[in-house]
Amino acid sequence: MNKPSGAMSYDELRGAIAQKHRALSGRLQQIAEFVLDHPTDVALGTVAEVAERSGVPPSAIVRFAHAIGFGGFTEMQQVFRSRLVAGVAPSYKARLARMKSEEKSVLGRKPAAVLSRFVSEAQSALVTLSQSVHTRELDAATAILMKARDIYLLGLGGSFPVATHLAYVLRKLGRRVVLLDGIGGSIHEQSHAATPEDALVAISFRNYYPDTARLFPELVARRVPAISITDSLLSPIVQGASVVFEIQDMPEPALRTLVAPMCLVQALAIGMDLAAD
Amino acid sequence: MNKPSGAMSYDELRGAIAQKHRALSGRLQQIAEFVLDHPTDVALGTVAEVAERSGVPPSAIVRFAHAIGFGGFTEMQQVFRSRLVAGVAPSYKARLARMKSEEKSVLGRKPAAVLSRFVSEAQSALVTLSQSVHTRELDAATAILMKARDIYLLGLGGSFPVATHLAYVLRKLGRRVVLLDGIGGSIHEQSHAATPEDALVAISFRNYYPDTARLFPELVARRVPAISITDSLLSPIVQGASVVFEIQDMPEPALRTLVAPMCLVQALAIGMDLAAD
DNA sequence: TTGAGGGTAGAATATCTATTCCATTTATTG
DNA sequence: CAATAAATGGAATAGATATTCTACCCTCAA
Repeated sequence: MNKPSGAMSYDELRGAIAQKHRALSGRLQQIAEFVLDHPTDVALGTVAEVAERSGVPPSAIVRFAHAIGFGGFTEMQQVFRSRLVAGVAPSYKARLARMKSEEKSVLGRKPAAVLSRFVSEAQSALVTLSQSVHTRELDAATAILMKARDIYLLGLGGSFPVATHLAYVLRKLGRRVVLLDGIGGSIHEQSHAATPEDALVAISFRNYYPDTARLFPELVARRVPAISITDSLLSPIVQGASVVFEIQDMPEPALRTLVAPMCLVQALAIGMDLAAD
Repeated sequence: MNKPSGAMSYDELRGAIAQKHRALSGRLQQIAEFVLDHPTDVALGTVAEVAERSGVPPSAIVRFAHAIGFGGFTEMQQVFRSRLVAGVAPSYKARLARMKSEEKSVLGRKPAAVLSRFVSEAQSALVTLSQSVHTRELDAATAILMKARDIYLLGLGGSFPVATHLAYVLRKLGRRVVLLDGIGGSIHEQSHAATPEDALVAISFRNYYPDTARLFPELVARRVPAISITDSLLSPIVQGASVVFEIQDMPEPALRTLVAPMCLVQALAIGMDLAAD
């Protein structure tokens, strides 16, 4: 056995199989071909299933795994599964790099390293954003904002910067905006004038700010159309919302850059303005 | 009870879980949250593994699958696996739609095009940031913040979101922060207590907000150490500053995403906290 | 306090899993 | 052709799996 390495990438495995292909015996070659053609089946199936689909007995599958250099089918399957995980997580490389830099705690503590850490975090957040937001939601949100007379903004705690930014842009565009900041007393009173002719944009991430969780249902109950920007479908501002933008993989507050929601709200505002012409 | 068919998409399942979340009991809610946050773990893990990672007994996992409407864990797992398969083999339709929106991004008025425009704008802003900020400035700024008793934040108008975000993070880290927002009257009075033992972080971009331009020189004259974040060495908050971060190529307000300054201030705050240990 | 109902956790279980083993077949070599 | 080695397929097995079952524990109401 040449390389029975424990940690092997899928691409490396493909290379290894291709290289050993000629040296394998008939049955094992047949399995090699099937395996390269149906990697997903290997990743998710059992030995019996793979055996049946490739037309060989189960024991041959195990022998094949041994021939490639693995301890057994299960071990080989891990490599095929890693391919699936990598495919669904675009920030996989970035995360790996980040974990590496975390290990180097000496370098990781220098301000310059911290900055580049946040930059790469933000980069992957943007990639995730553009992949997870769909046209349907954008169109629906734009329509709501266009029809609205006044636009109410609800974003407290860590989300407050996003709300203030959206307020700034909307006001620049000439829209009437009510920023619910709770200054000077009850935040309820600030929102008392909201009607179904208006619209609400709510922004909230874990841990969800209590006042946000309390106020949102009230406004929804008064039939104010609501656009929610949050990190989970279980957040308190999802139930009753007309449109929900779910921004996944928001890290814990200390590492949260707000880059993704900032981009999103600005795109909403500008997109609405362009569509209005 | 609703009846999720055998052929259920992952998105539909997410919706179903979110909908039933409220009606579930404590343990089951806990599982719902874990499952939505770690879909890959559910797709590839065994009942025992999922149970351990989510901190519940295995039987609870099975009860959860039943509660959602599946015959058992295995059945539910199929849906999570379909997500992995879909991720690795994107449908031609989705690819086509994405390429179309990318083509039109220059002229595009559709909300989706606007979003991708802002995302790419933000991406390049981040690249520029990491290239233009140097270690020397970061170290100097970190030293100032560490020594400071109180930290005054000055960012008005379009820069206000950056200031509020920095205020939030610094307060989370236990630092004393004064956010100069001008609420309730003169912004001068809010800053009156600042001394050379404190520090000032000023953020301002074109067009420079008048109050910022007026207040900054006053504080500098009182020997308050100042860190400036701006877009030009000709801006009114450069003269007298101890450290200047120049973020170039900031587009006009309508296209300004604030992504770069948001990342920078957060890296400053966290970098200071890490260096303090 | 007492009683009832749903919720829960952990042990018990029947099923399925990957793997090994060995008799048989197939290929290779002198 | 004979002799030997390699490869194969299927049965046997030990271990892990999802699921079920039951005693216990809360919560709440009378």
